Amino acid sequence: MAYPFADIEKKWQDEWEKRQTFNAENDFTKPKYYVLDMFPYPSGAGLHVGHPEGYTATDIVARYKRMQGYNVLHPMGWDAFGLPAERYAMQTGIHPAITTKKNIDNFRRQLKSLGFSYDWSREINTTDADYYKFTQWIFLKLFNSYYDTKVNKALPIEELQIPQNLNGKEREEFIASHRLAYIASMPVNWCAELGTVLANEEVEEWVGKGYKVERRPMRQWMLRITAYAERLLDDLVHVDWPQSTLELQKNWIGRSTGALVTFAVDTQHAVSLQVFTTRPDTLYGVTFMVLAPEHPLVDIITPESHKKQVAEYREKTALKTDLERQRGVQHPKGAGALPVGEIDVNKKDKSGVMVGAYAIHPLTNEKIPIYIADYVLMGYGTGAIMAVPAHDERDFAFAEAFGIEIKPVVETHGSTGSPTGAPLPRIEDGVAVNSPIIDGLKTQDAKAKMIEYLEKNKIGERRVQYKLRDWLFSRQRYWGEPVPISFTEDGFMVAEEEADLPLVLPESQNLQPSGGHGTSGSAHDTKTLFVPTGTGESPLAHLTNWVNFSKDGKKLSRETNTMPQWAGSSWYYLRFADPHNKERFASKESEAYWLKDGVDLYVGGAEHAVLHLLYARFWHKVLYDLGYVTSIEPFKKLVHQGIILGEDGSKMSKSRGNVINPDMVVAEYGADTFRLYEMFMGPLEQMKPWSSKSIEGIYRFLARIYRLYFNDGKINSKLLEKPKNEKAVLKILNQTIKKVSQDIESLSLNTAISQMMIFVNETYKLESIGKDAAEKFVQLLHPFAPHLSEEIWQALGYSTSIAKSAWPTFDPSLLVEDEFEAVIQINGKIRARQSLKVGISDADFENFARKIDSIQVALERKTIRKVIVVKNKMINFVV
RNA sequence: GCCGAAGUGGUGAAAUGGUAGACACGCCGCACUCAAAAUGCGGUGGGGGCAACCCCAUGUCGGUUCAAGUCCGACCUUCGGUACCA
Repeated sequence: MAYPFADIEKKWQDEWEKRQTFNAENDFTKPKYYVLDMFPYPSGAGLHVGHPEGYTATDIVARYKRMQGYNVLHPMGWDAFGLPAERYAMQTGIHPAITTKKNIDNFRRQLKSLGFSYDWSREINTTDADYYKFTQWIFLKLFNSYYDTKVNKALPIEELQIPQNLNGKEREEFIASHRLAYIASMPVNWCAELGTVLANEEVEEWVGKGYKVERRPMRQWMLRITAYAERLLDDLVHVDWPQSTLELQKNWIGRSTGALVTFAVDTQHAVSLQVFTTRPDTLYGVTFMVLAPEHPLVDIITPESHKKQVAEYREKTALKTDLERQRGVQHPKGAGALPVGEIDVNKKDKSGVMVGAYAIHPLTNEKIPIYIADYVLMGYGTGAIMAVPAHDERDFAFAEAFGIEIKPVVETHGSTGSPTGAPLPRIEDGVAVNSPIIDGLKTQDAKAKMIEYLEKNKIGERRVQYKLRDWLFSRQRYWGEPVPISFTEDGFMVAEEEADLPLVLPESQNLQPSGGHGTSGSAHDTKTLFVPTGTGESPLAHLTNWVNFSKDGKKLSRETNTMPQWAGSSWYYLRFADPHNKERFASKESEAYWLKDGVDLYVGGAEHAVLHLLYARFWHKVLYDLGYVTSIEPFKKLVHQGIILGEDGSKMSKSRGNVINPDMVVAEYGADTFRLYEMFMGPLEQMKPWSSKSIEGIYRFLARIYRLYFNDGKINSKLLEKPKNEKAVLKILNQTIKKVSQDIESLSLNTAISQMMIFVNETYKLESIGKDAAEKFVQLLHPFAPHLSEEIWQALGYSTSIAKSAWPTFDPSLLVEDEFEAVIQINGKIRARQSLKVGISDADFENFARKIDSIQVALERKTIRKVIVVKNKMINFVV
């Protein structure tokens, strides 16, 4: 008989909702456990099977911890700002708020149908004004703070030391240039069709979908995340995260140590050139200098004779996209572009031109030619390099192409101690040669000595450089948080008063960006509301009544860019601590309680390994510096669930037709089966394919449990009778309690389920296990299959929820066996097995083993050199 | 190229350095049934033997150890990330 999952699940979902079973308590004296899912973007497609994977794992942990007596915070919310809803609005004319609400309702329904024990009273939505009031508040905190490098933390902007001699405008500019939120003209990824700027990491996604993205300098809000580079890197030692994610963050931050070296430039202008190098020990090997084409010094140092070719080269570079630039489409000898996918740094074609000026080598006073080349990026270091072709493959390739001298200054030595004469470029460490100051020193020592020399002679200094760039924080969109800043007519910035927040996103039916400068009604827009103007502003710019206003007799106009989707998700975990607080993002007490040591367990996709997690850590640290949060890191333990593939082993996609819809699975097998199956598929972190056969097996397992406990809809009294073999029951029960508890702690949920299967198989054989064991097993099952376990619990006579019962504990003394199967090995090969009493002495074990016929025979005429006994396990004769 | 993770039956997968393949899917058999489904019970890595048993087997090749899927070295493959970052 099939078990009536549909009735059971509906019944208990209604019950939980009615009783508000899973609301976190406001008792701050209990030990807390905060287990969080990465909240979803509520897309129109609804939940896919990947969502419930992580959500089930956290739900199991949440229910387990509650039963262990923890006050558990397990909330859910919606990351609901974002481009898809806005694009849908542009196509259909339906306001994003309406689409978003509809999608959220659908997501909520789906999540509830899976029986997750969220505290729905704490549900949040990033698009609610009550929520984004505090997103804006945090933005103002960033705007009104600066990073003080002396105390190494953010401080209120009022504490910034401002030079006395600055007048009003200069003073404002000085302050503005120190704020953690600032405006800069940045070359950005501009997509005309979308009418917006994209983050670097978003470019590929949209290019892949057929959109054109170009580089364009535009006025943008930036957040000074680079000020936190060092702490974002160093504090990774405090978190319990997957190794791969730690590495990704480290690489993204990209710390490297080296030196800043100053080269004088040999022109009539008194200018000098600063370069960053990680190899100061190769300073004597410098044979040319390279500036990024955009480097501001180029204008000053280029003599009239070279102006034309420099201008031409700069123009060519500006037209190249980043991708083209990285792939080296041009070659001085006229070779064409390399096909994508065959890029090799060594062979990457190098282009560039001489600027006609020379630098002076700070140690040898030699004249060194200066080039501009697009392989040097303005955005990293100083935008200029000292080129050492003998020991850098890029400089080597450039020198070869341009016929520049190559001067080896590092020698590598083989095991014999003689020079290996390794081919150039020689990247690896070695010993300095042809370098008077440091000759004979190993690379590491040579670097140190050189830096020391540079500092003493004021021609350079030690320097730590990061790859991390500041966070481009503005988007030319409607459906995002308005930036709470206005501008006076003479260009001063005026921040919204905190008391006046939220700055509400105005109603608008006109969502067409004012910036789309491409053709109207492009391939992607079926419904164009008006012809764009091409200014690159957000749709908010059209709402002149909202943009222009007066305050204290001053005419002001609002910022029309909105915040990126990352904004709302960078602090939502804090809001869950106190989601209805109107005065503060969360009360001091609730923050200190729920966020003590951060979120205890955070589960979500590895695709957020860098950006979301880095941005959230950054905001958290700013709030920490300003005294608003008590922990230095937001997420203590992090786990990524693996991707669930389609049945054919490839990624689920509509086009492949291999998408599994959770609603269908729940309808066919029920939520408990769905939950259990997703956990049984394999290790949580691992990528794994869906199998419609295997889910049948899980369904059978639950049906088997149902039949074990129920007989014609009534409790199976035979099961609850006193067992014939009480010892066997206690043993398997205690084993199961131990294994399931340990496995939940380590998130090995697949093996926890295996153990429960073993228990059920055993119980079928035993027929009766007694009421106590029957109850305890259902409790173990509860985090995994909450509906069925509630149903059984009620049938066992309880009127309170099993979720509120106390997690069973095991008695280690009942796990001790009296006998074990002894393994007898000769030279590590198994020759016999025998059942023996636990606790047998090593000597008795050996004597016993020697008497076994096959062993006796095998040991005849052999010298026993050694006998190894592993207590209560095995013996090994070495002959 | 660089960084990271992983390679175990027909399949998903288990294994504190100590009996490789738990648990499940699939398959085979038995019981129930007129029959089937469902259910219950049993078998199932490969090769050999009537049998007790024996040999082989955790990507490849070496090493450490009484003992290696597990530790070390080199290599191969797959997946994820990243890529002119000086």
